[in-house]
Amino acid sequence: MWYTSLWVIIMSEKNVPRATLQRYPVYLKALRKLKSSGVERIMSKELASVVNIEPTTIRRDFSFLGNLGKQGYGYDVNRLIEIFNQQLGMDFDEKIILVGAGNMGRALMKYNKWDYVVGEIACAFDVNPDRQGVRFGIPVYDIKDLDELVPEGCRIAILAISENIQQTVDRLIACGITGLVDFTHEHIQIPKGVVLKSVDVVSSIQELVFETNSLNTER
Amino acid sequence: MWYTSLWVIIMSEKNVPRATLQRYPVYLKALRKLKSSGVERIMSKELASVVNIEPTTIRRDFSFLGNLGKQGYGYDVNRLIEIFNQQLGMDFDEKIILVGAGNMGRALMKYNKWDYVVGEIACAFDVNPDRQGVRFGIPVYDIKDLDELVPEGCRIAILAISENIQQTVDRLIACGITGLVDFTHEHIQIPKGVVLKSVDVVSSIQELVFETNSLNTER
DNA sequence: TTAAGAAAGATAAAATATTCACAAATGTAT
DNA sequence: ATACATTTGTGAATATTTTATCTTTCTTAA
Repeated sequence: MWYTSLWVIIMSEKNVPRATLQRYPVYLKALRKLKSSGVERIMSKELASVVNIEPTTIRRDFSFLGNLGKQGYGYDVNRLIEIFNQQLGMDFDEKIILVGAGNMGRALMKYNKWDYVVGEIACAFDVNPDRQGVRFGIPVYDIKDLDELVPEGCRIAILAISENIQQTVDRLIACGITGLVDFTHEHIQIPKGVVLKSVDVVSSIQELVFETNSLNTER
Repeated sequence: MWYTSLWVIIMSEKNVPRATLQRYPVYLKALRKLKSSGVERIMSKELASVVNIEPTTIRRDFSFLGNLGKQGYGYDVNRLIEIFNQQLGMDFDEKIILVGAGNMGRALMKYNKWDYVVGEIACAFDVNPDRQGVRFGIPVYDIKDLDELVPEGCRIAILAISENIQQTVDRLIACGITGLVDFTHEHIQIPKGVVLKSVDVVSSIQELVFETNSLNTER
């Protein structure tokens, strides 16, 4: 696909800082919100006040993706969204698997805001037979068949189980998974080459308390 | 409480880097896992291989909390966990409110691994009368009564709603909330002094694809 | 009790990331 | 058509964070 190769070229030549990569989803979210409220054009300074990131940081972040703006004018919101969608994976069409169809898993399957993400949940897995079958249009298989039923070329798994966590992770990695979104509250060990994104409420609250308190004492 | 004031002293004097704050929950998780598998003593080098963080970074991170280790010996796992529990809020006993008792909200209420976190969900709120009442031992109130029913001294709210998001956030902040854990997929605007932690699957997957791809092209 | 080995803690150096400040480019008004 | 106001994009300067290296302290075993 055309965009995919363009992207690879941009990424490998310019070497985008990790910190920047982590801000891209923030920009995309904010831009979508702006668009929906009728904003068609935006300046880095304005956007800055929306996302709480310095204008110059924004401009530099954007610059890694090309000359997206126009001097004396700003950025075209639609164009930015288009670019970000491409860059952030719209055209990658990833097959994502969900491991664990309990409360959290179901919440994820039902949350139908997946229209602007990298790809879709292709299928899910669970140990519990009661949870197997088709849920919210997504087939839920027995986890023992994981190895056979992981879709061809699937790289990303969402982890929403509460038992045999490390063991399951090891199996997933053996199946070729290289990216994990982890909803678990436990520590997971991964080899080099695999990327883990933890979205743990507990850790988030801990960070929150920490930062809130530092803010209070420092300022 | 004694530890609380100690903490404030340490924090305000040494000015812990933000990056370090974000690693603390990672350490705590890993240490708990190590403890449960019988490890009583650990060296920075060993821990490094568990959490994928350089030993020297670990030592520096720990040093902000005092001289926790012993030269020539390492760190006592129990002691570390104790310190981290204190530092990460065990003794703060925060009252947390949950806003939104839908699929995600219920998943959060049911996940009963809250024993080692900062505090507990004191109560929840939802617009839908069907969801009100007591769920998993937690009272769920009508969201219109938010202003009256937010517990005294409550600073942290978990956001798991899908409508009227910004509006609700504004109300929460008016009620004195200074920390938000956000499960929403939308962009939220917050004033200075409020801390927002986004735990969005969509953004996580986007970051994941990005990082996975950079790894592939770079190395 | 003492010396050797080992690992933490501190300091210095390197790598990353952010911000400043200005040149180049564009739109807009006259 | 021209000049002015404005805002991007970027090289250079700062600030922050991480890593390497050295020093100190502690354990351990003879």
